Amino acid sequence: MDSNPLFKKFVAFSAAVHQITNDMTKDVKPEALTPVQYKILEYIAVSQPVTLSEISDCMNMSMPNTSRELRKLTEQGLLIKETDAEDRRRQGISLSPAGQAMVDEVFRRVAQRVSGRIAHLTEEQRQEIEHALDLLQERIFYV
Amino acid sequence: MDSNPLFKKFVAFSAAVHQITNDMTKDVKPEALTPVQYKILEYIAVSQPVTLSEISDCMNMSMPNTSRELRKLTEQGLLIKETDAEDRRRQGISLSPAGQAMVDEVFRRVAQRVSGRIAHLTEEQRQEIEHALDLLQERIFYV
DNA sequence: TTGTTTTGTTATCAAAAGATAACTAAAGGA
DNA sequence: TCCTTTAGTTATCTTTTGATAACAAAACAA
Repeated sequence: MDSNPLFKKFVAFSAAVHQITNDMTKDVKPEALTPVQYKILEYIAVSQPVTLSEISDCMNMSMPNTSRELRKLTEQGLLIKETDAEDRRRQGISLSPAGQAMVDEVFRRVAQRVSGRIAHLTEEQRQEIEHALDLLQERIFYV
Repeated sequence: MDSNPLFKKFVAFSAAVHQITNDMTKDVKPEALTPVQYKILEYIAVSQPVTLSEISDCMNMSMPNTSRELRKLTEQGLLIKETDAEDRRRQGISLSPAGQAMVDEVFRRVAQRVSGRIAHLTEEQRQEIEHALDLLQERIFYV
């Protein structure tokens, strides 16, 4: 409830994470991509290979809209669709070399910014942070 | 860099926070609001009173678009604009009682969901989490 | 075999969000 | 005073995103 200080911290923390990650990826996103397209690419990057239905589910998009955006990304040569041999309705979607290169570049630039916040820390402090990330992901931010 | 395991954790963690908070607020957002309008309302809630310029900056929106959305929110009776006495160009924007009630209700429902993840923890574990939130916000996710 | 479900596509329309130009009014500085 | 900057508004246009209907093909179950 409102009286719960932990909840307030949770809200403030989530807001901070959103703001920081937005700022970090802000002028790093490829211009050729819309925000939604970038999100999809990022999702594929960490989950590939993945089906259209899975993208649709995880990103709360309708199948028609997901299909449309995937088509645009494919037309830009960023994705590879491969029909599943066992179930020919399904297609495994993954990044093409060009798509992978694009995502890698974005991650590299974000990593630079993050490392600006980590660089001056001692090894012990880094381990504290790593531990804190693990703890929160295990107890609160699990999927 | 890619070789940095801390960075990978950072990426995974940020993604998890985004996904969880999206899911938590998903069907809790008032229907009368568009996603952007809800985001603005949430921002005002934690920062009020705030100026249009500040909203525009922090949310990466142009002033004209910010102005338009604020007008819509004001028309719905959710905001109060009060001209600054010292600088009559600026206006302090805050939530009206109706706006505050709406945000409170959303927060209350999100809190319920969060507490589902906290309820079974011991007091000691909660303090660990609280400490982890503080640490990360201080070292990584600061604004 | 015949229906039914799952997976995905195409087309179309509506709403939301972004971009830009042209403007007002107050503040501040020379 | 006059010029410039800052804060915000209005109007208009484009792009992006969301929603829905109608469809095809593969899988599956009776």
